[in-house]
Parts: sequence; structure tokens; C-alpha cells
Amino acid sequence: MSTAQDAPRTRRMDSDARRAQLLEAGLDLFSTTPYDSVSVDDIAAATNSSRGLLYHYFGSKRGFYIEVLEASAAELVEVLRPDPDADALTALTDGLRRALQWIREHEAGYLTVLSGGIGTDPEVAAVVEQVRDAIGDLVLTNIEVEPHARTLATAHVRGWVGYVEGLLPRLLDGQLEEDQVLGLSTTTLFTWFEAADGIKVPTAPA
Amino acid sequence: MSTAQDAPRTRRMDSDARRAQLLEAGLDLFSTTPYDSVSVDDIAAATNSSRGLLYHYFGSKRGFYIEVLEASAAELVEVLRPDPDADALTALTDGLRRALQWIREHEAGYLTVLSGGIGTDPEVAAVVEQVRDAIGDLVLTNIEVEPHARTLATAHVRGWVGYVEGLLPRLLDGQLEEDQVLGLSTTTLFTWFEAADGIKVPTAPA
DNA sequence: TAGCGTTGTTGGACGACGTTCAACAACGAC
DNA sequence: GTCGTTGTTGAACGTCGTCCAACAACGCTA
Repeated sequence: MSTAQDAPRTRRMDSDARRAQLLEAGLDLFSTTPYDSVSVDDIAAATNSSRGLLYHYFGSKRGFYIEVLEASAAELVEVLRPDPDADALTALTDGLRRALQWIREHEAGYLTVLSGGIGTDPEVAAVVEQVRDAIGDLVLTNIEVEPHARTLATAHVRGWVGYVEGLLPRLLDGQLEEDQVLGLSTTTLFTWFEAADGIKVPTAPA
Repeated sequence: MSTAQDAPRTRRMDSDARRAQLLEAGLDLFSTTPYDSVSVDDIAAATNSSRGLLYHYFGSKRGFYIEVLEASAAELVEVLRPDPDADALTALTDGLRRALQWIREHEAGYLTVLSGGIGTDPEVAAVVEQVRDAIGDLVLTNIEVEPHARTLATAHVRGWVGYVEGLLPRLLDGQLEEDQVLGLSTTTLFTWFEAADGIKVPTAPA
């Protein structure tokens, strides 16, 4: 017979749930601790499981790290997704505001996602670069760009993502207010669009 | 008696020279290989010395890595330093051109410096952040900013550094020409200055 | 309920790594 | 030639990532 007291010694979980549990624990740990100071044992301990499990699900510690990165990045991109009904400036401002809120809530976690990764690891760098591109594309969503202006416009939004990232440390340590960040960011983004040839911002800002 | 053939078994070097030799080897290795794939043995082998030497000079592998970072960053900042006699636009364009050249020459190395570091390591992040601030200050050198505009101007150049960094991957993989990068960068930097209150760019660009 | 195959899970074992440290060897001074 | 200084070494240790053979919980069938 089996009661609540004598639970099975090893808890078997649905594999999706286990993956999610590991990823969540990974985000927690990597957010607060440098990559190589987080041991596989730490991750196992945080999930009440064993070292081997991480290898069963993710193949290697680095593979695990990359999935943590991707999961967190997906969250951020989701938060940023603009309201398709709003005009460009409003959509951007609102999206940015949500993103900044998300970053504040996950302050340490955000740093893991966008500002870091493991050293020169090309796979990690590729993931981070992909996230930045994705955000750039998102920003470009409801802006009309003629084909010949495509390259420069894409480059500009990609640069702009870096611009916003550059402001973040100053926002997080209080040197800058949220409205200042929003002001600088939107101005820098749209001013170039307005001056550029072959780009039209629907319901352009005053 | 001693000839050229039977050289001393262990070569004693001037400590400054040895430090420099280790740092150079470190830059080589970290440029091409992720941090935790570079072993202390590799560094020792590259300098024909032993593991212990790195600890003698740098205390730890991470301490060593940070010094490599700092050395490389100092080089980049030096290259960027604007000609004090030129007007703002020329000084910036020339500095940027030199920097892009330097980055092309040290392509992998640059990635080690500015785009990376070890994961969430706060010490590493601080060094990288410092470099970006230093570059921002450099850009602001020959621009006249009234006290009340200081905060925003500093923030803008800091964001701008991120902007340029954001364009770099596209320059390095050939999606963007150098002149396009220069054009986007200078436009984005100066357009805001011109529109801002209390900021004067000497001999402003047309 | 007993047995069976599937599959989530474990932890010992291994090689590689970062780090320490006591001993060593090259050099300058006298 | 001797001595103190100091650059240098490599064996030894504890920890880590990784592998893998054994294990145990569960669903299914009879």
C-alpha cells in the first residue's frame, strides 16, 4: 500500500514538465551566477534531481545554457511584439515600455540573455545576434520601406537595438528615467526614418 | 663552458616582457576559442612556459582573461582617439574609419573585447561597460554641451556606441559597406545633437 | 494482481581542468 | 665562488563536465 507519507523515492515527471523545470532553474542560476560558477550539480540540486538528467535532456551543459538563453529571449520578443492596430510611434513606445518593465522584473536575467553569454562561443553569439535581429524586424513591422531602402533600414533598426541596449545600464542604475530612455530611443529611431528616402512611417509622429 | 647549443634549460625573462608575452598569447587564444575551451595548459604551451607562471603573474585564469580584455580595449580606444585639430565630423569619421580598420585586422579579437566576455561575470561586464563609456566620452570630447544637457548627451553617445556595435556584424559579414556604416553612424549621432537643446557641434556638418 | 516493456532517473567512475605550493634554477652583486 | 633574489617548474589536490550501466516508476496486457 502507498500513502502520502511514503512517496516514491524518485519522482518521475512528465518529460516536458521536467524540461521546463530545468530551464527555469537554469535561468535562475545563470541570472545570478557566472556560467562557469554554476555547476551541473547546482542545477541538479535546484531541481531535486541528478546530474545525469541534464545530459539526458540537453546533451551538455553548454547545450542547456543555450536553451535557457533561447527560452528567455523568446519571452522578451513576445513582450515587445507591437500592437498591430496602433500607429508606429504608439506601438513602439508601448512595446518598449513593456520590454523595460519586463527587464526590470528580470533584471539579472535580462543581462544573461542579451548582454552576455559564454565568452567567444560562436553558437552563443549567434543566438544573441539572432535575438537582436528578431527585435529589429519586429520594429520594422509596421513601417513601409521601399525595396531600395531595405538594406539601410534593416541596418538602422539593428543599430537602434544596440542603441537601446546601450541605454539600459544607465536606466537600471538610475542615471536615466524611463521617459528619457523612451524619448531618446524613439527620437533616434524615427528621425532617421523621416530623413531617409523611400521610407514612410504610417501616421508619422509630430 | 656554454655554447649556443646548450641553452639554459629554463629561459628567464624580464617580468614585463613575460607579462606582455602571456597577454599576447592570451589574446590570440581567446580570440579564436571560447573562454572555457582555452586551458591554462594551452596558454603555457603557447608561451613555452608552465601553468604556474600564469598564476604567478595574474593570480587566476579569470584575472588573466580580464587583463587581456583591458589590454585589447586600451588599444581600441587609442585607435579611436580623435584628432584634436579636426572639426567634429571629420574627427569622428576618421576615428571611426581607423577603428573599423583595426577591427577588421583583429576581427576575432574584437569580438572577444567588446561583444563578449565570460557569461554573467560582473567583473567582466564592468570592464566592457567601462570601455563603452570611455569611447562615448571620447566622442563627446570636442562637442560643446551645456550643463543642463549633459545627462542626455552622455546617454546619447553611450547609446550611439551600441548603435555602431550593432552595425558591426553586418559590416563584417559583408551585408554593409564601410561607407554605409560611417554614414548611418555619423547621421544618427549628429542629427540628435543638432535637434537637441544646449548642444553645439563646432563647424557643424552640412 | 502479476508480469513486462518503456522510459524517466540515478550516481559511481573517469579524464580534464583550475589552482596551490614547495622546490628549483638562472642571474646579479660582492 | 658564494649568496640572496626572483623567475620558473611540475607534482599533487579538489572540483568539474561527461559518460554509462544499472535502476525504478509507470502503463499496459492477461
